[in-house]
Amino acid sequence: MKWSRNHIYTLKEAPGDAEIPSHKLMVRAGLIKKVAPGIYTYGNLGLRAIRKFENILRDELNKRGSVEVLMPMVQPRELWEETNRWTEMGAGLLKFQNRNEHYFCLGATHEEVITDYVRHDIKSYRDLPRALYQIQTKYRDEIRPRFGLMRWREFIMKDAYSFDEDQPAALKTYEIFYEAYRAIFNRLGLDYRIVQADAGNIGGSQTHEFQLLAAAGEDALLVSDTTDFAANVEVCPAIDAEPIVSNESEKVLEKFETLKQRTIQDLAKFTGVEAKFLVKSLFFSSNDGTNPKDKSVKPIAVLLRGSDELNPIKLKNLLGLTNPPPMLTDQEVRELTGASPGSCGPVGLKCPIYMDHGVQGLKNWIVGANEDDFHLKNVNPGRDFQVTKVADLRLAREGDKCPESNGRLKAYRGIEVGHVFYLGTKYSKMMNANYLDKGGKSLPLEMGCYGIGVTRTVQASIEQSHDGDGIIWPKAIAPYQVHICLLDPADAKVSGFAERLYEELTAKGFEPFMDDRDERPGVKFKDADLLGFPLRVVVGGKGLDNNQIEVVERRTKTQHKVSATEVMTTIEKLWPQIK
RNA sequence: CGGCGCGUGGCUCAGCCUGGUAGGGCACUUGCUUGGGGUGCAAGAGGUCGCUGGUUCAAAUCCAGUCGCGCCGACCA
Repeated sequence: MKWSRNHIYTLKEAPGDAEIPSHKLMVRAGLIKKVAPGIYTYGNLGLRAIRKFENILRDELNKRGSVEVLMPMVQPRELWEETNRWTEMGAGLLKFQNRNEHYFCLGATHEEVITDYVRHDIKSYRDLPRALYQIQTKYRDEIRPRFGLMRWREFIMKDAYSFDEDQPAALKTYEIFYEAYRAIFNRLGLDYRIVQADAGNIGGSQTHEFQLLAAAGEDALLVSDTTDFAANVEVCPAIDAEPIVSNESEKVLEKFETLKQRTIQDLAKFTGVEAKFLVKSLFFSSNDGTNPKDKSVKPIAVLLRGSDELNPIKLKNLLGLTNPPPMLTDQEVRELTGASPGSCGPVGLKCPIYMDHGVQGLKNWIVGANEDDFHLKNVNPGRDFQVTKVADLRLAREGDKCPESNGRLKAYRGIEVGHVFYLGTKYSKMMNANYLDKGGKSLPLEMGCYGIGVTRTVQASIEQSHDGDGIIWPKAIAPYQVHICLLDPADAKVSGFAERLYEELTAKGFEPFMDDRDERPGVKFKDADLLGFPLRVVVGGKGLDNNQIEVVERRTKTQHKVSATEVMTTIEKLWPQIK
């Protein structure tokens, strides 16, 4: 490809709304251009990187027995109603009507369509196992698309779905995808972690996320410093590295005035007791809005140590809800407890009380008295109130104990680029996707689903692999491989050499890119750094006259000055070593 | 939906407070110049200052409304 024939317009300045490096670089290098919030046109270079990544996906999936299909983007309401997700997915589904006033939505995910597809065909255990995938544009009507965090409305995703006879077989398929994903991300040569995660409203039980590490990442991860344990903070077990166990004996309950002490920090200062020894009370409605007809507020209280934060996902899972429960409003708290938030506590409450396991070791607590500006001291569960259930409810954090060893957890930020789920029979049961086993018994299909954000992975790659001058493409997805800076395009001798090199590279299977524009050398060097293809060859009059051609590695900026006849062999020698 | 902020040539921004001829830089066109890390000079083309209404002799500027966008939050496979 020659620059003069391509449609590439680099920018010296990044758009005003770009915050993170990958966003700035993608726009500056002309990889993408915004059409509307969260919706982009991919330029030739961006598309080539996407296509290369897609082909890696195809390669790794095809050789493990998955089969590529393509499902529609526009999907009828009826399918989504079978799984209740027409309403459950809420406004995230972009819904509309056609001319006959039939409702449709744009595909945000394809469990419904794929299940519908196979239920008509798979009738027997003889048809199993089966794994189908597609690479396709998804549309999710995100409340707030964030380029900074790579939350697009329209994006390309590879989604795969598996169908098996029973759980052991399904988990075996899960392993195959897990390994395929590992192979895929290894081919990018990037730093990633596989972490335990929450299944979200897609259902299912076993799930892992593939996270590319990057400071701008949206997800907080905790990784063991001794084992390969890693988890999204959403589901990471919270275990104190040094548990607090009080051996005080229970003292007499007392009420005391705490005028205007509303926050835990205030209270810690006022009482001289550290926040980690105080107990705070939070209030939620266990009606998470899943059933729109149920407008009632069913309050619950949650007790945590003052220094800890609630993990809403753990609470959601404990209560068996679809969504994290909403906090009660100040007014609702007052109706429940008789006091404002800040003066509330568990004693005398009529609602269920859930307690984080970190609170267990404390004795003679200080908690709100359910009376404004008063607290109680020497409160003890069992004696002064009843605990409904003790559970791990707090957010894990750096320094907590590793659940699998005596090591500690370390915090990272990650960009979720892949996700594997074991779904079980949730969708097959709801949609009557059954097969007959050997004994002629009708059973629901065991399903798994497996996603990789294609466009997100490309952006995350740049986020992890760039420097002050521009992009450093991982070799596996670089839009082009060898960037020829033709410094004197008007000089027949120089351009002749560049042309021959270009032809020879092409003949040997490389993907060369030639900057043949009538631009000054400085401009070409700056643009070559920005575009970030793995190798650069500088071909100019001076170099040819001295028989010194420069071959530069983009990642390390290492220069190799070689004679004209050695250029090709130098490229061939360097290429395998490049990441 | 709540909080904050921004809408001025293709891009990036100034001007607004204190109303009076619409500007700089990048990019683009032409000429000369330069030619191995974003040359220099000169001459150009390109904008109903988001939109609507109001105040005023006069509005990019002040007021009201409206639309759009961005950030934070809630939400999110």
